[in-house]
Amino acid sequence: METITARYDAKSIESEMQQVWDESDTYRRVRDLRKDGKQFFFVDGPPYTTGHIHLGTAWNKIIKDAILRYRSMRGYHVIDRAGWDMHGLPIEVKVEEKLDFKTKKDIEEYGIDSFVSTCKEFAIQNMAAMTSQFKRLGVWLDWDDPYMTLKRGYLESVWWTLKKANEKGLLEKGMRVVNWCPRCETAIADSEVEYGDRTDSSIYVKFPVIDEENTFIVIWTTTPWTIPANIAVAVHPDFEYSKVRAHKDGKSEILIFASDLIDSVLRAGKYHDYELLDVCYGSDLVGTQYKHPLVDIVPKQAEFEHKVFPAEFVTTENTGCVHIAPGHGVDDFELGSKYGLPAFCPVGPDGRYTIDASIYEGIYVKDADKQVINDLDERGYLLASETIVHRYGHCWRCKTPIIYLATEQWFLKISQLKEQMLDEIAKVSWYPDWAGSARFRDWVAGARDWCISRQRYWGVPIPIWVCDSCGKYEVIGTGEELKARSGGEPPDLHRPWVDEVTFACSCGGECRRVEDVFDVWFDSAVASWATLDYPHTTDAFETLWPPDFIVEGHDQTRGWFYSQLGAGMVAFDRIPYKSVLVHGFTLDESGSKMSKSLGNIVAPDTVIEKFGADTLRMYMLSSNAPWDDLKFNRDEVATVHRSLNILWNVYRFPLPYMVLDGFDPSAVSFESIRGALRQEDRWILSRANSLIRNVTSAMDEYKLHVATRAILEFVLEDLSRWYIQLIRPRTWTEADDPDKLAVYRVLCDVFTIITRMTAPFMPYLSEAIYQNLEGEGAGEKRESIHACDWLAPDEDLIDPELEADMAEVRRIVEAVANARQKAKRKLRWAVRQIVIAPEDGGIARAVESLKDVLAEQTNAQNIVLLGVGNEWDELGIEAIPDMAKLGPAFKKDAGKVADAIRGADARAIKNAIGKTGEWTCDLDVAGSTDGVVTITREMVNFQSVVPEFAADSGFERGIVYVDTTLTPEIEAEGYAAEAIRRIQDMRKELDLEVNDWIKVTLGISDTRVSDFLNSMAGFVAGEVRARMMTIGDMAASGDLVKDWDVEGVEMRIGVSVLA
RNA sequence: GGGCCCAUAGCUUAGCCAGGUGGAGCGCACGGCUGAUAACCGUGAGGUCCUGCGUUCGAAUCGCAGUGGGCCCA
Repeated sequence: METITARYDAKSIESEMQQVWDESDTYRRVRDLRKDGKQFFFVDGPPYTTGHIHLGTAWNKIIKDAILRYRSMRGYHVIDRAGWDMHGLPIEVKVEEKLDFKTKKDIEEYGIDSFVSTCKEFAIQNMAAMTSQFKRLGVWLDWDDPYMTLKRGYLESVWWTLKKANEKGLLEKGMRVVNWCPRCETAIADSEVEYGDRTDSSIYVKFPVIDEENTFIVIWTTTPWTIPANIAVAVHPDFEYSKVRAHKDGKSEILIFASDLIDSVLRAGKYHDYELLDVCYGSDLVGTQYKHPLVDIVPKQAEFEHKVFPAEFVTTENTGCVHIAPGHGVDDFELGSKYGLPAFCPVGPDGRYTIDASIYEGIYVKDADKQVINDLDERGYLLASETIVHRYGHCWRCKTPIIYLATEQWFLKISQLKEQMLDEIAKVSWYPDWAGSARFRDWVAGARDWCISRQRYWGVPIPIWVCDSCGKYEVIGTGEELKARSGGEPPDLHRPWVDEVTFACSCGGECRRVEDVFDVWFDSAVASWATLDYPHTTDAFETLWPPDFIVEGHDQTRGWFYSQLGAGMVAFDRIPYKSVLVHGFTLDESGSKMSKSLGNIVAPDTVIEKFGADTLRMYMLSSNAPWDDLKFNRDEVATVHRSLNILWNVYRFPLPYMVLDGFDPSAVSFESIRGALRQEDRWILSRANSLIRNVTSAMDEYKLHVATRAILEFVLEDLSRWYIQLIRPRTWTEADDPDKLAVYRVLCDVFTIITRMTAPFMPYLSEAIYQNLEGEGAGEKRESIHACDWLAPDEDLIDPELEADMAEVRRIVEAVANARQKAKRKLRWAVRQIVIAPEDGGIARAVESLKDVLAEQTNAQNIVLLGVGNEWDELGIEAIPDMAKLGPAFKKDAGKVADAIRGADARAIKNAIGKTGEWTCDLDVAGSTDGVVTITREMVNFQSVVPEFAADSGFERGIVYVDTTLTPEIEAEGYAAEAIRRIQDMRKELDLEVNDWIKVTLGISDTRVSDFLNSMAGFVAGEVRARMMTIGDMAASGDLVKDWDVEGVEMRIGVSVLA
């Protein structure tokens, strides 16, 4: 046991503890210690290797760490491999930026092998950087052997899963409309689309009806570039549509669109008048043929028939007639499939028109809007053209506006598993419940087939080999299998090496791999078995899978929770996790999300630099429920830091005494001091054991905020503000008495509890305290606090009655402080007595049981406890006339009557009314009878008056009176205390050691005070360690001389050090 | 436009499930302590409990509608 630094220096504690952990490989040894415990299989949701952690990822890992440390202390064998998500477009985009690439062509020219190698290198570098950031947060995961999606074994788990899907008939190749990023030239998942505002054209187009002269169907679109691909128009069969003759500039034409929209459409087209010619249902319009408006410049369109079809998805917005381009829209494509329409798609993967679009060939579609609008206008088919600001999808990585393209992709048909998936969700424990029962459920209910193919380079290659002659395909499950099938094995299963492997088809043709790689979400989807190296080895899988627990943010509803569910169904027909804690998002102080563009990002490192990791952890865990969003607030972090500093001070306070006394915790048993325990000792032990109970039950429900707040509250309220104050005098005694040993023992026991309770949350500080307090000698010392067992509360030490009594006494002490302030009598001056008027018997019990504590903390010479309902007999009484009652009775003389009441003896009035119901006095005024007025009960109210020499203050269950009458004894002690405090102050100013001796001269002209001080001279000298002390009306001298004003009395004090 | 979550003092929040006088901490003001001292403690001021409607003897709490914020989707 050693004394420690004055200030809580998180930085040096944390680096020191980290070093110890590193050197002794503490993490591994702690996990080994628990290896026979019940298994707790946790799967780390793999962060993407971007290179830096942000506050959200920090929070995520801090939550994980706190829970896993707790579980480990509870005796569980925790399996906690860290994971990394290392493939995919985000890294490709970063590398492209670095190499200044613009298109896929640049990559192909650079060489796929070099490009992929660069991506790999980049991902590994980032992983290393992030690992050290997480470690600094104090996060214990298996960092030395993380699962990495780019490793061969992992990659093969992905392959195996796809093979499984194929065996179950869940793999499908199909033409679908997908979200397409024209820059990245790949399909992207729904979950990779980011919505943001964008200004686009908004046009109304007239499609000429065949065989009906001057008649047009009016459609509306925000993507003019899709008009060249128009194949049909959709109307709602049940809506009413109108045929109107509309007039403009002396001309007229016949327009068809939804009846409800006549006003808005005609206004948009600037028509000044119209006649209604006909109304019909949408179903009546079905089959109407029209001419494609640009057929003259897009000759390919002449090959198609253009007709009206019914569709339920049509709404009464814009025109009620929807332009259908099956090659460019999801609904369009589905309608097309239903009615056998061609998915005409004259746009290439680069977002430029192909030859099919004739004159538009080579133009980037988003740039073509204007030209299409012009071409429509020239032909007289443009009804109106405006602009609109609307939400539009963008590629989440490169921010390019996405387009919809009908392409051939690979799908997992999970929409057909929807019902089973919903059943599976219900089997999982969700914290909080709504995350599963409402949110995830809704998301899964809308599940669509999962497009797993991407036309990119850095990812798990899709292990499908297609025969170039018969078209049959084969799914390969492992590298071994590939070797067996082809006779060769590439050095790396990534692209481009794997692409070179071909093998013969049974038909005699040659099988080549499809060029696609997996959607990166599929990588992490298999994490729960890939991390167990399944299917290569099966032992771990059989004993551990499925995982007991995962924790991620609520954005993962559509992400990892979902992708794992899908993959789990495909591979094992079940959801691959048993319980889930869902956490919130980190927002800035004003509640906006943190983003680079807003410049409100908070880097965890900067917070750690200033306050330390334990403070950041404690802040993030205590400020919110995990599932609520966390508004990051720097001031609050500082507040938590201060709380930790108080913990530090509380821990530091007794150390010098213990060290000085050579106190050895292991040599003083609890039993040996049991008899010496005071009430306050029993109380703090009760509180500490109650704390264990509360923290444990909070942790078992993942209420980390409740657990951490309870700890902070205990440290601040119970320990620092109360217990330490109560025991201070006991630690100063120099004798080796049991009273002091009891305090030492109790403090050690309390700290045994505190270190265990705080270990999951403040791993560094708890370790530092543990190593010092329970270092050498302590019987069952473990190498680390994190190797210690969690504690069960000692129920025998919990005394709810005592806890309640102490709470009551604290309230009384506070009330006394309040009353003292009213009376301007500071705590240093004793009071003759405090009088407690309780409202119930409970107070009496508390006061009786804790009288010493109460007397000491209030600095009262005597405590008087009144009976319930009794008044203090020193209270005066005041009669207050009720003018509302006196007025009607005495009219204009009511004022005189009131004065008479005020002037009379209030107690006499009260007694009289108490006896006879009235009080009379001689006063000849209106309303009097023979010069006597009669005052009845309702005319006067009575109020207690606190005597001059006292002050009162109410508390919840009573009133306390403080009698501040000065006695010579009190004054003498008071002045002595004043003098002592000032001399101590000067000692400090002189920078004296605690055991230095001094000489004091105290010059004072006030003979009364001087006499008081002289009567206490011995006491004062003892307190300030003075060998010589003179007090009187003389000049003070010494190494330091200062003038003081003590309660209006001037003193000049001189202090000199004695050699 | 839809689903889920959130809204209480200047700030961060407890209370809400099981309706009955709204509690803390920070900050602020004033004061105290002075062998935890560049620490610590007390007192005080500060609240349309987001808005409106409803249920009820009674609503921060329950219901409905709206507003604002967050996540996810369309």
